[in-house]
Amino acid sequence: MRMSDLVAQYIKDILEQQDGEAEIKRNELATTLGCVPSQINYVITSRFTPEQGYIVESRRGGGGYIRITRINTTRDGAIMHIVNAVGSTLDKATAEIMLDNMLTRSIIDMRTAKLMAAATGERAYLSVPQQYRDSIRATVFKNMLLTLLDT
Amino acid sequence: MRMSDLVAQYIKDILEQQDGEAEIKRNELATTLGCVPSQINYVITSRFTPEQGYIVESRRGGGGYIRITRINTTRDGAIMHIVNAVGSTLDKATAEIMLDNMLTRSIIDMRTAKLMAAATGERAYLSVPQQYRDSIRATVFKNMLLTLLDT
DNA sequence: ATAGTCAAGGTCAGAAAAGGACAAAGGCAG
DNA sequence: CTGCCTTTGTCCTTTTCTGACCTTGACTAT
Repeated sequence: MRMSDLVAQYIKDILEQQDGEAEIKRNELATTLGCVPSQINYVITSRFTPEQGYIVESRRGGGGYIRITRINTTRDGAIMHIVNAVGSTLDKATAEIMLDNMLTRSIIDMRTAKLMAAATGERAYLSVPQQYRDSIRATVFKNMLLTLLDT
Repeated sequence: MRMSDLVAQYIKDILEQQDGEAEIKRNELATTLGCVPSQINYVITSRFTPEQGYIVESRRGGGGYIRITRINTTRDGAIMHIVNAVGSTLDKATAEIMLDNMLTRSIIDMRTAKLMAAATGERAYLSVPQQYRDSIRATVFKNMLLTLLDT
């Protein structure tokens, strides 16, 4: 495996464990993983850029550090917003509008939209009494959206 | 036998052994088979095109590779088979087994599996009486699978 | 306060490691 | 002969890795 992948994985593991924030010491990490210090910089500039959803802060001098923070992408934020906007019931028309909206905003792709439409469409609920349909739809819709976080 | 056929055969053997996925190193393979590296490109562009049912990804630089994946042409058939196998009711355990199976067979990817699991998980149906749950699950499951055809 | 020292991290250029593109030349069936 | 595959070589681009040299910050002795 590439050294750069090793370093990246190491940092991602920390991010995972520590809720999106990793603070490392460049020299220490380089020694631990057996690479030169500047390799750490290389990995950070090539794999933890703002475009890729990370903020990097650092400090030199005694007691210096590098802190990498994963930012909540606008996408995840948008998804959570929608999840929160859906109440305990959701009718098919509203669900469709939301899907359409998410598609337009590129929050989801066409395949996902179709899958979600299939799972929340009226055809899926013919076997249950009307009174339950909109509440099933709401929970299914929200559960699906939640799986889209961090993807 | 032609060199190009040799290379193609070599790749096909790997695809056979490794469940439709072959990852090679261009220079290494060229050395092994005794041809120039660009011959590998020729074979890939002439015999492993999307039209012929393959996806090719590659990466340059240190630790680079070429990965060839065989598109599962029987995927649609497999999906229909599963749709037909699902009756009018479907319990959560069976759904999970099916998803797992499809994942292993690369009929669906992880994201789709998660979406489908979210749409058919017990948590989604807490608001409806037990008696309806397995039949909703069955229709939702089948409807979702059907959207995956031709994608 | 001031200057010196040591502990970090930052920059950047260059070598090395892969794979890609493409044109020229070679072969062979019709 | 002509046209289509094959084969090969040359030059290019991308990605990784390393090392030499630079900058910053904290602390300390004067």
